[in-house]
Amino acid sequence: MKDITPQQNKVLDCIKVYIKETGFPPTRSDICKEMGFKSPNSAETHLRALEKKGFISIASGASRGISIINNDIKEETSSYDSNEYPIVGLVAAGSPTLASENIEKQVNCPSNFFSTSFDYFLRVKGLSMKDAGIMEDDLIAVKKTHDIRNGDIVIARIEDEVTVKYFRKPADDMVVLEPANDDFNDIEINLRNEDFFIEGKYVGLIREN
Amino acid sequence: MKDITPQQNKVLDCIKVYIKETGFPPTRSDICKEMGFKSPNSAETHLRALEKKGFISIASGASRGISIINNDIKEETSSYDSNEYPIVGLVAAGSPTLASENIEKQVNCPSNFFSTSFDYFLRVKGLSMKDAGIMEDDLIAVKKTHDIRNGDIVIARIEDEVTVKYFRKPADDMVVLEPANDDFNDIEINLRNEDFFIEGKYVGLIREN
DNA sequence: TATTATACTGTATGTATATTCAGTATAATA
DNA sequence: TATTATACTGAATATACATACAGTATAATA
Repeated sequence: MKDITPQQNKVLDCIKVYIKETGFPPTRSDICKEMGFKSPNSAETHLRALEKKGFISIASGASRGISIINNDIKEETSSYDSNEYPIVGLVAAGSPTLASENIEKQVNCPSNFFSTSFDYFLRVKGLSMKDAGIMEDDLIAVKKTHDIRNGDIVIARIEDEVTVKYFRKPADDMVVLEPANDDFNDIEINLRNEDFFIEGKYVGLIREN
Repeated sequence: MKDITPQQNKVLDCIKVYIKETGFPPTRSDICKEMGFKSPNSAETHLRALEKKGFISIASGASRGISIINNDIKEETSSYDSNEYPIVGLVAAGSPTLASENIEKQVNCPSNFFSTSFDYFLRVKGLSMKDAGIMEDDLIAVKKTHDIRNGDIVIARIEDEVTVKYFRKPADDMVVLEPANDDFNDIEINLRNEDFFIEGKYVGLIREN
């Protein structure tokens, strides 16, 4: 994409405005009216320059055959961003990786849906966080982070097991994972002996009924 | 907006596709090629019908002067629909109406986010549905409907009080609303005496942490 | 029953439009 | 210094296109 001149930019803008206002591209003559040119060839040469530089394409022989080539990454549609997020199954053994074999499906969700940004959804298995309102098959929004405080709900991996629990760190070499269900016991992890890894932090929840 | 016929709808679609693919609207002849017509007048009459019914506008004298009139609330941008949904506060007294004074804010959410469509979000007060995983300040997606079955979670209004509960109808003139929390009691409603109204049905839940 | 809407074919035509050719002039490259 | 890109006017022309007119046929209304 070569550099556009100020005048060519004006012409390009005037084409965009014309399309926005009428729903279809202008003729050479229309451009002349908008730009104040007196010859259709003025528009023609500008169009050919814009085509050469890759800003528009011109369909040969067709009237109004101008189309704007969009090189913006995302469209300016409304004023909000949306994204595809993967739903990862909480496989009993192994990390909830984003490898395709673990991805249940992709869901579309505004990226500012929760006040905290997040990276993926995790499908919950079991009822160990029941009293925190996290039920079987719920989707929890997970933010990949290691910035965890006592009382946060974390997605943690102990050896090969992935689990969702309250996080508490009573000592430097110890972590306690607490369920929100009296039927389950606390899990105490000795960081010296055990393979412990924090996958991320719980920032939101979605349930479908 | 009058009813569109299937054939007119095909023509409208073919115009939309043409614009999407080329960046500019089709001529009558282009439509004929796409639709298999042998006379440009076939396209012309369809266009005039679509114009009359308000689906397109036609600029007189201009070539390719067709523009699609967008009467959708939401834009078709990528292949998914999104929408603004209001969050309604569960005001202790009174119906969760969509009157602006009750609307906490609007959130953007894909309209196919939950498998069932819905109309608004309701901010939950209290813990009466705790064992169903519905916690204080959760947002529940509510579909306005009266198609309720035993066991559904409903948003109901009794006199001036709005509540979220399991629905059961043991007799024609009686409804029982059951909480999901042992600390609360069932609510029995005699439909003969009491003012009872079903605002809608719980179809999904969102929680932010 | 007459009328209107839908759904076409087929022909014709004025004009809207792209596009080429011939110039003029200035500024930027090579 | 010659060449190329930019930035225009002005005229000419083949054709792309909208649009009207003349029909045919079927289904839905009034």
